[in-house]
Amino acid sequence: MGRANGLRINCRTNGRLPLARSELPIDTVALARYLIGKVVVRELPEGIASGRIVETEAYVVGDAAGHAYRGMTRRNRSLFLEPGHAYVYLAYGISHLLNVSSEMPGIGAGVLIRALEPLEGIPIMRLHRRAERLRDLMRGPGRLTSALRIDRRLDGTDLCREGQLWLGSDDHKSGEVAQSIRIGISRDANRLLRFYLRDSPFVSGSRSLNR
DNA sequence: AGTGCGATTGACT
DNA sequence: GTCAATCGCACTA
Repeated sequence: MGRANGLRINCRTNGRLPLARSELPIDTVALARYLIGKVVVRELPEGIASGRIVETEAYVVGDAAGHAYRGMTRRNRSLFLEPGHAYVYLAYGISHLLNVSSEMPGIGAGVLIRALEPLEGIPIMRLHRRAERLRDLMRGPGRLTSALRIDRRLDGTDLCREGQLWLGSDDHKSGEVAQSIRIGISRDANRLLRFYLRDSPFVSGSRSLNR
């Protein structure tokens, strides 16, 4: 900790503070929109790595595409925690996907983090993602967890507290938030539950989808 | 105990 | 544009 302008500053995390749970929207769609521009912070032995959220998807209550649709199971129980907890699962046996739980405790719903704009610790991300173009480093839900080394061990993490993985406040002002249908699902496929920064080069999805 | 299937990615035509 | 990799887990019996 250091001191500047009479305020206590957390040097370790560039003065960024965790989101307060009380400020998180409980509603899943509101949370998906709210999280655009916020920062995912990963604390690793090598140092801090972080990225600004530029794309999310809402998996709402009663959503046939949501993992909580058929009730609580061993895998999806983190979705039923109070807002601001991590739900991490393995997709296609290949990619870990990071979600933020939403809704009141006992209600299963959440927000998928689909893309991040790299901020701090880019060399740390490249340790596992080779000499990839900056633009592609965390463009996609499986890529960002790979870059930040997020896996099932972080399932259930409280993201509103500093630790191995947490959510920090906005890095700077965000641009226009647009919405579209969600990517890669078949059920409830026509709902506009994907949110993204329209002008960000760090979002996934095709040109036509992002227009 | 066996089966089928992804909220994806990277390699390749 | 197409397609296979790969595995934890939910579901059925």
